[in-house]
Amino acid sequence: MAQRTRSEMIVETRAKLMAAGRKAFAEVGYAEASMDHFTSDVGLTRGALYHHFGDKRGLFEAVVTEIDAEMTARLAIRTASAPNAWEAFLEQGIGYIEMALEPEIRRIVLRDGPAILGDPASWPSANGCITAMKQSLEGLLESGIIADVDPEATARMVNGASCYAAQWIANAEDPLAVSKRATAGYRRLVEGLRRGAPDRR
Amino acid sequence: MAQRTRSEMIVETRAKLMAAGRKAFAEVGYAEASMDHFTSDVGLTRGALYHHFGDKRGLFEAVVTEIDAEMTARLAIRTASAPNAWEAFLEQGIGYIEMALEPEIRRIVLRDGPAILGDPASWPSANGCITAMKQSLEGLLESGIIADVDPEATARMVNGASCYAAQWIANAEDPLAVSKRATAGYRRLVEGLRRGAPDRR
DNA sequence: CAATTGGCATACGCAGCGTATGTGAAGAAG
DNA sequence: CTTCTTCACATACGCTGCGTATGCCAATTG
Repeated sequence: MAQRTRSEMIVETRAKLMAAGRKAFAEVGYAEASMDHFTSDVGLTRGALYHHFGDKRGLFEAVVTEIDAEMTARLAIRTASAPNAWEAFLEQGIGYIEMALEPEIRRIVLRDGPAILGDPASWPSANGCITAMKQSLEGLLESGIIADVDPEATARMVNGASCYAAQWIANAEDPLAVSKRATAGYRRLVEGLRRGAPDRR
Repeated sequence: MAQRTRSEMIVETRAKLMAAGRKAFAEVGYAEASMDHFTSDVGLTRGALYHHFGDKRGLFEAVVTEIDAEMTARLAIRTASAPNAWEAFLEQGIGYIEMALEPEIRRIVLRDGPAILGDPASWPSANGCITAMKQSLEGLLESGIIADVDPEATARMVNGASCYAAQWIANAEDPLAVSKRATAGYRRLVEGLRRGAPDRR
């Protein structure tokens, strides 16, 4: 019943290690996650981990890359159904805020990630979300919906705003209420970028 | 010549420990900073550290609080000389970006801080910069310079934007050039909050 | 001049990481 | 089928670094 070929076994152990690490990193954080513990949870030892990922950080990096790819994919789906480019751009930011509410993403990608791997924008996974947002902005520029905007600078800052908004929501006593304030505030902030934005007299 | 009274000795050792920890945290990061090493650098042992700060995290927290207070004070001075409330608000954000370029601040406050202590806005030091920015926004609201803005939500998001902008600058090949793009982008982003902002057709 | 407090050092145990080495099974070669 | 080789993974060891328990001595107090 079990896999037969060697290569299948290998991808299976890699997957097991990733899953175990991902779970441990999400639940207790990078520093508190003991390699001995979470590898034995899936019937392996640190030997396997060192063989496949080099060290703890290597596994962490792989996990972050995986999650990042999932986030990018989810955002792509979400924005695809937006009525127009501007709404898609809004959805991108709000979607990011909402995803950042998931404990796993907050802990691994937003909290420990930058401390362990450094600046998110220079991760090996290139942080798909920032890239996607930059592309959105470039599209909006070309079609004249926004003007005088530096796409990369704005993408990074808007991304930062989303992360901090998410942190705020996640630590709030009433996450739902705060979430509404955050998304409203986000819309208001970003609306200012748009040409012919609703004038506030 | 040395201090005589006991209480003077105590504040001196506290200061020594803070300075040594601050230096180590800034240079090699929290995780890599060995308590044995940096305490012996100032002629003390971990015994003193545990006595005064409880544990490594306790010292780190004290260091973060200290730096945060310095940052808040620096920003206060900077904004005080602004011609008007709006420019003061702009200065606040740009000043934050610039401070975030200093390696010590980036490493301790922006990078390791959130990972070790959690959400910056809920730190014991209450993150003076966010609070100050929130107050600025409240002032702008009252004087009618901005409208329809949630001060807390906006303060947090703008703060996040500043941090990410700073990260971008710090990791760039040409920090000076990127710094200009970042501050310009920041102005552009925040300008959208202002009532009667320059219309972009 | 005792007595006591407490600031700080010393000593010990333990957990967790990294490396060096071992092992057994899958695939290749004849 | 047999033998050899490879390599995925386990085992074993040493080291570093944290936390705690304990000890010591100078400064304070009466």
